[in-house]
Amino acid sequence: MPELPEVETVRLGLADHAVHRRVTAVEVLHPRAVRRHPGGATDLESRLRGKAIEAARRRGKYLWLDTADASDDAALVVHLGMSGQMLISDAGAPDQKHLRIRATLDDGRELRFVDQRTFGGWHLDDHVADPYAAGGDGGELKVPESIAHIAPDPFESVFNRDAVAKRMRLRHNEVKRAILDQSLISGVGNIYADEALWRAKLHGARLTDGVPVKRLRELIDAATEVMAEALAVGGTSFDSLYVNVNGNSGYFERSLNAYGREGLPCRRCETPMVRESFMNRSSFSCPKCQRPGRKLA
DNA sequence: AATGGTTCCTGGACGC
DNA sequence: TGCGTCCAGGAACCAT
Repeated sequence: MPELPEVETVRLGLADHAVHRRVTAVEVLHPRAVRRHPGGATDLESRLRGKAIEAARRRGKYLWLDTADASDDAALVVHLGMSGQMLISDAGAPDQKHLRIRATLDDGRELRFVDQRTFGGWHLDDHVADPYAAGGDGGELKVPESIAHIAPDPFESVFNRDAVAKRMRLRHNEVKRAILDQSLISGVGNIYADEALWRAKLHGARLTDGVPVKRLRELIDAATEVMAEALAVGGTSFDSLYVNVNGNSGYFERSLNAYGREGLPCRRCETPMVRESFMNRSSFSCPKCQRPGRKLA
């Protein structure tokens, strides 16, 4: 499941292999892979064709390529969803089983979007001034209009941990819901949320307005640390030819302390970890280290 | 207005 | 062995 670290690995690969290339042809093989794009697959094919790729950017789990041609300078926005991959393939390489979109580049290679579960997709979008940019006068940074509601992630200079913790404290919902809310802090998905909660010794069902701001700051720091560690591993574990990624950065097998560990001993206190359903998702926690407290949702 | 629930999708794991 | 059922998850969308 691609979360921030995996998406950043993809971005780095795109910076190496797609930036400074020009798109010469686009073929959408599955219409569902073009999401949130007015005009749909046909329009994306025609508008993306001919555009030069100038930069690869990311905010949270969203990725976008700044592009330009004579008519406009749209962003190609990419979300990997559950199972999306961005691959650089040689021309003539066999189509991947779940190949959804093929963009041919001017070096003869192809940028391919492969996505088994079709939760991800591409769309073209105009840029707007980043609403989170410091100063507030529009400023340097621009983001695609459709993701203007996505908050900065912890690795951006505009990210303000203390402000996020305060905003979180003002909410009336569960801590896990808050750390997963991309309009509050972006980049964290279900897996790293459980890891962060375990590190911060917080139960995800605690209500934010019942948790001291200090503990919320610790939670944000824990999420940042977990993702930083995954970034350090993920950035080095892929064949550079592939802009790859599908979650299996090697980090998962070795380093997870909470996610997927139902029945296994807590790595701090040996108590068997438990699994609970939360927000229609699985949550893993230590019943001793992470007390839900009185205020269960 | 803010919060919570529903929905999209496919294939691997699992039970009988 | 084969078939059916459940489950995984991001985030837009809709309901309250």
